[in-house]
Amino acid sequence: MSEIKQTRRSELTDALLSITAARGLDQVSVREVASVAGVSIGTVQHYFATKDQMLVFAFRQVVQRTRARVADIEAGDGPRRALAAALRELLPLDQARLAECRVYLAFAARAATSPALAAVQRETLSAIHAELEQALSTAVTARSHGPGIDTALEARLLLAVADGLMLDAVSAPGTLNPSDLEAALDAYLDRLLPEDDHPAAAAQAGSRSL
Amino acid sequence: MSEIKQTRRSELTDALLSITAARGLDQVSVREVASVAGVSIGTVQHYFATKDQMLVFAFRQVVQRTRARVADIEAGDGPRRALAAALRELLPLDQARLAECRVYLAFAARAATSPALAAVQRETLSAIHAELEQALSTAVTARSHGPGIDTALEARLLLAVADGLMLDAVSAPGTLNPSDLEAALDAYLDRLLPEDDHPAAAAQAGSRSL
Amino acid sequence: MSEIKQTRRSELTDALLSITAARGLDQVSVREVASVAGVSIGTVQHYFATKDQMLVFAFRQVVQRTRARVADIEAGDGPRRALAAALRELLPLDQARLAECRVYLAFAARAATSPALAAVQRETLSAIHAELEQALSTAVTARSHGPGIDTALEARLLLAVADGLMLDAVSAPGTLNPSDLEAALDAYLDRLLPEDDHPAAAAQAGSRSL
Amino acid sequence: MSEIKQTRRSELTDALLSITAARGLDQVSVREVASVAGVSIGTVQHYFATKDQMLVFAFRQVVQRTRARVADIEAGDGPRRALAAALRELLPLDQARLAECRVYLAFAARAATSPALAAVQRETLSAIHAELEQALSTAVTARSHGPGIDTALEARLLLAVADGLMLDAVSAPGTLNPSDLEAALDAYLDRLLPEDDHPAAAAQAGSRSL
DNA sequence: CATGAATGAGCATTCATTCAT
DNA sequence: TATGAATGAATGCTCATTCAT
Repeated sequence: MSEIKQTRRSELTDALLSITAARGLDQVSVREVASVAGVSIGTVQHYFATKDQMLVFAFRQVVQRTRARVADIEAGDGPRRALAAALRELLPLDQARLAECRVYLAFAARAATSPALAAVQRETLSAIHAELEQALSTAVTARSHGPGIDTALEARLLLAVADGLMLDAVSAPGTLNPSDLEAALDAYLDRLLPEDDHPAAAAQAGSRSL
Repeated sequence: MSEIKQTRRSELTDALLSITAARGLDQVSVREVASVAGVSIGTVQHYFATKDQMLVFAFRQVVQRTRARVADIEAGDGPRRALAAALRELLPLDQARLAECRVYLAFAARAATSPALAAVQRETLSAIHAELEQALSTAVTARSHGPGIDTALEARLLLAVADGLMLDAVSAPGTLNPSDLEAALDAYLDRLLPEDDHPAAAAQAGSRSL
Repeated sequence: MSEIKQTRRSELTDALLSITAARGLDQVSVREVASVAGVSIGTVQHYFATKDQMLVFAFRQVVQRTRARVADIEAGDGPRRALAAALRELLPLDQARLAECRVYLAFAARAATSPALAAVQRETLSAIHAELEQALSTAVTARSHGPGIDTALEARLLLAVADGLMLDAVSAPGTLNPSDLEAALDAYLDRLLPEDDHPAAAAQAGSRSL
Repeated sequence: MSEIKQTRRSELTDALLSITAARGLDQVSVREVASVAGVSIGTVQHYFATKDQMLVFAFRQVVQRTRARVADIEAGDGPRRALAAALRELLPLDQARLAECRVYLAFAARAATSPALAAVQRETLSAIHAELEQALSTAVTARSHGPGIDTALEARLLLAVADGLMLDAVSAPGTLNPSDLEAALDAYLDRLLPEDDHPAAAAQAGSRSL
């Protein structure tokens, strides 16, 4: 596949994602993608044989973009902060991430009845789960006190908290603002991984098993 | 509005929900609802002037059914168990609840770009949040030891955990089975509200602030 | 047929005519007539078995109203003035007559492809033609000078002038105002039936055969 | 716009006009136009984005065809005969012109409640009025005797006579045959512009001011 | 006399897709 | 590589009409 072909595909995907973020996945049509991208319908179908292929490609792309940002997070401030930073990338804390979350939610919901999208979603969740588990493992061993945790289960809960906060915030716009989301996420992490340099958290954390 | 009219509406809504659970909200058309319900297109539109009205009605109905089951939970076994039972109603732990969750997720995702559905979703989340907050408050005071918790924030997290587990389970079918979900939920609740008669949990809970 | 039935029919017809005047005959539906008249659809169909019957009844009614106004014209000022007054009732010289003309034109146009309405239109034109012929005959013999005219042909032309001015004014709104229409009608009548007390017309008329 | 596209559009327009002439504008649907033209529904909508656009295009086309025939009239026989020939093109004197008149009347009536069609009708009437005024001016100066006439007003009346005869003939089929229409038109023109080589008319015309 | 449930055909329009160029 | 012609199924919705009450 040539580079130019990949470029064109990305342009088309951008159009698709902007429609999805603004008006929902239902409003995505080949016509509309072509119109927003400024090309003909035929051109869209030259790069994506079917609409389904285009959707799958776009889903992968949006997930990949988010994960690329997560991968860029510096671990310098410690595992606890790195984990928090990573999870914040999954929440609609600003306009850009809100758009991304709207797109992600739309695709995830459709995955419930689309085998092709479900496959992508399985890959995605599995990869994120593995990364969270690894991060948790690092964070716990860094502390080296108390009993170990069930990292698989805790990774699952961590992902659920992030996804759940995202779902509630995106599906009921106006009810959860960014600071609510950050506060909830921080409270959860504080309980799970008390930060030593966080006075209040440290005081509570002293008596905990984690 | 006559009773018979409400009955017919419920029948149509049942058809709509079964289509949504099986094939997704995208596959819901007036025609298809009519066909599944065994009536003519005209009849559907006699009861719901527009498709949007029908969707809003159906969304309310599915939410109401779930909440009715939650309301029926007996508080006899204590607040901790009642809370767990309530949250289990929100998870896809069997075929019936899986269908319901698929429907709920489809509507919640569409609420992101549908003002009418968003209004229902706001009402729903707000009501559930209030009930969780009340349940938490009851559970915490029942124990009467340790400092209080931020019930609003904890209710938000509790709902996020349930919604997030549901989202991950429904959007990536096959990756989370019912026992995984129950285990995750129990682990979360054990940490939040250690159950005195749960040996392992009690042991851990002894050293916690909650 | 009871009187109350006739009353109800007239109310429904009024609703139909107001819709036709405002939005055109295409926008007339049983639903809309019922809605404007403030009754149920079933009620409309109780008084008019089919939509076609309702249309025919309404067409007769609008024609009859116009002709009733024509019949009320006093002949006291002489045949020339009576004729002018009669023809003015056929032109859209004010809002009320404009509405009537819009309705009449809509029905007349539909008569081209509706046998039932065509029958009404034939009756109507035939009756008006006969009245115009009679009026012309009276006017001409009142003058008792010069050769006779072909009253049938002149009545046909007179009706054509009125109908044509109406058609042009109604179909191209804004191009012909009431004074344009009156001026055209007067000019035509002046040439056909010079009025003795109209100085300019009388001067011209002196050399004419009519 | 390519030539082939214009050709296709004309074919579709022909279908639309034949339906209108035969069964009325109400019976024109995209489906029916496609069926009569022998193409798919999608093809019709490929050439006309909306039904309204198709109607406006068709209205312009039917008017243009009539005016093209008028423009082809040879002025060799003198202005009086040219004017008569032009006006005869506006009357339903044979099957072809009857069809055209039925279409024209349908569109003109709909123009009363359709801004888009009203705009076309205003253009049309304005153009025809200007041509009639020019023709009258030529005819009158050719005679060079008697006082001038109000050409604007006379053009308006001339158009009204033609349109009125057309309306009466088309809306009440069977009441006015071609010879009636020609007789009425000739009588009107004879009075307005007596023809020198028309013995009877000349005799009458001798005492007239025009 | 009046209502409204129920029907099924019909509407304009949008759509994904195929194909020739 | 890109276009646009052509298709025909599907959409939400409006409609006139029938019928039971």
